[in-house]
Amino acid sequence: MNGRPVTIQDVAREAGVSTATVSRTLSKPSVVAKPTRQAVLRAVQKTGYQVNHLARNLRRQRTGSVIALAPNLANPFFSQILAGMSAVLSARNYGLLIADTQMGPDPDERLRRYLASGMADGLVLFDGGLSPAALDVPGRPPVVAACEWLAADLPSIRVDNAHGAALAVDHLAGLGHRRIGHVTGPRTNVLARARKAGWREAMARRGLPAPDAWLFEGDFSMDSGALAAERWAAAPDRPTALFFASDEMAVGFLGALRRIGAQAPRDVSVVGFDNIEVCAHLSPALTTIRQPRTLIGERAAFLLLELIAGGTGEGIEGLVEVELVVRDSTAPPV
Amino acid sequence: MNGRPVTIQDVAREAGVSTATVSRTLSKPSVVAKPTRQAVLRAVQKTGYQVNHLARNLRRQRTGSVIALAPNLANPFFSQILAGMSAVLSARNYGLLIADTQMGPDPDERLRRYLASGMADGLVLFDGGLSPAALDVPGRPPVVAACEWLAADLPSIRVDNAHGAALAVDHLAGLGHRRIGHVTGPRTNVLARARKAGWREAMARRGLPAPDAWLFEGDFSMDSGALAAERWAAAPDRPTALFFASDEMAVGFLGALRRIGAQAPRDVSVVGFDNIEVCAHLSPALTTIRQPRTLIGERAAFLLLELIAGGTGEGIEGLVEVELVVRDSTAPPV
DNA sequence: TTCGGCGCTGCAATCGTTTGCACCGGAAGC
DNA sequence: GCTTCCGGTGCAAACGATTGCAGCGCCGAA
Repeated sequence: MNGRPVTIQDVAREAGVSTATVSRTLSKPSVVAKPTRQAVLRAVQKTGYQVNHLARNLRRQRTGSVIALAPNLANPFFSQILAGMSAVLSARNYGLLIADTQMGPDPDERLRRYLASGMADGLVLFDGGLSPAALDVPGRPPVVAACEWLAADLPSIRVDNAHGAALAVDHLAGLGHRRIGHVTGPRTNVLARARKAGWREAMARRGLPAPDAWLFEGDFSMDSGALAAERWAAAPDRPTALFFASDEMAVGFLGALRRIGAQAPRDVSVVGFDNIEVCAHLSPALTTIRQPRTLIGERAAFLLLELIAGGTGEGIEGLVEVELVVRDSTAPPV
Repeated sequence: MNGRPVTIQDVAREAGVSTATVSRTLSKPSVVAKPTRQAVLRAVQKTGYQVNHLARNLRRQRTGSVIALAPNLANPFFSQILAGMSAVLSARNYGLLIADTQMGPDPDERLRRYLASGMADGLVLFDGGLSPAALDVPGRPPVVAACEWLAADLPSIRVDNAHGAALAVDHLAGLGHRRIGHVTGPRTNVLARARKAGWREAMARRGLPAPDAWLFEGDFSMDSGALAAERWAAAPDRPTALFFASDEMAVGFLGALRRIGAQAPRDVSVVGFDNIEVCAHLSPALTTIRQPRTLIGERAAFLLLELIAGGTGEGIEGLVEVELVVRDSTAPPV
């Protein structure tokens, strides 16, 4: 009825007890006597009391929320990860704040500001392009890196990129390909680097050459994949198969390929990375390395909560497995 | 050096003034004398003081963040909208909390809880499937509906769905199609309904029949689009063109189409809705109705901030325009 | 009867800011 | 010289919860 929000005082008055008792009834019901507890609960019902999170958190010296810092929120790749995080966090009454690193002029500075601001109890970092120096903030909250990260000592949820690359190369080699190229992600990105290194390694392990001429530079985007198609078509000694550092690039590649009259897997076999939803619906459907994105989000959330609670995070497996999903974009070379 | 975070008291002591003066220096610099101001700023620098948002917000009786409530965070459609919101909000020092309506058992109840919890100063609602009754919370914060919404009196950012449908139909009819079908979104979704109604209306305006036989039910997902392909192929008297309530369904349709040996636009013209990124990279590239998603996010954020500030939101245009993007998936019927 | 212990409850300090109000000194007006 | 402002500052009360500590009543044991 009243415009003023109902406080713990109102409940206390209604129930005829002190605010302390109300507070305890709500947080540690076991310590308050049953009749009192019931009276308080009735008063809570009657008044429609909702705790004021700000006041509670101020007192408890925590914020009750965590930040997810992604390089580009518009990138659909993250939405599923965020969904996984959100599920875990909201079940534990934590809020999920999201922010974009790449908006202002200085991403590193933004990260530093978020860490220092005390706006959250912890932070999950998805941007593999930031400088580790930005983490050097005096009383900073726990940070989980949800991507391979230069600073190895940071608790992290990592995808086994090298293994993914090996799966791709082995699959293609198993089909009989010997000239397997790679389309890279952005040069500064740690994930992109790991996948490239994985490709190199897997090729070497198989005794296959991996010359720079079979390397096409991309930036994870569809457009860069389309560009790679033109460059691939124009190459003198072109690979019969390509491993892409991201599905999006592979998608762009496939589209551009068709437009120039070529076709996968007839003219070139294609393996992506991520298993984004569209893969299965393309034609040819895209063979790819599946990254369990929901799981990544969940793990990252668990790990962060563990760290916030003062744990070491030892109990949580940091490496998530990837797997090969074979579809129609790969076939033996003609 | 010290583990304890530095408070406004520390700054005051360092600068030799009262906390009140420090606070004023930081929020309303004009009211404090220049020398004092400088001394305070120097102390802030020296101590590395950061305001405690919790304390500030508790005192100011606001939370400094807003919630975006989406039906399914894993849906990439929202990520770009969120990016738009995030840009506007973070520029104004507001935080963006995100939450999923469809996770627990009772979505309406979740909405009600968020509204009552006082966790945010406002809320943007993206879920067209919730019940308006869930908004009936005593002292609830401002809510902006970022989708057409049953309760017409809610401030909202709307896309002109009917107009979008008309653009699609007119484009197809202009190419010479007379049998134009529609693949719908989920039956309970307001957006889906509006698009369907728009299709009906546009067909009627052109004097074209729009029998239920040309209507294929979907749920916005790629899978449902693929399913529509089978049903379309099996239909006795099938449309020569299809207007889809979402791009994702159109993508699924195109993939499945190829798999059954048919092809767009030769066998059927296809128009999607949304203009998701992949459209341009498919082959055939997908003709679609563009929804300016970043703009939607920005508008929603502006409107909400306006409402939070006590304004009426009159100044902000609630209807965002859509436009036809012609690509290769549409052509005259054979 | 006294006393220790225990289960429950209340008092009051505390979290870190903001802000209404009072105060103070100096300049200006009479 | 006495009031009247007025710019600038500090005091202290909020904001709404949590929680250490103390007190109270009651029960059982000595």
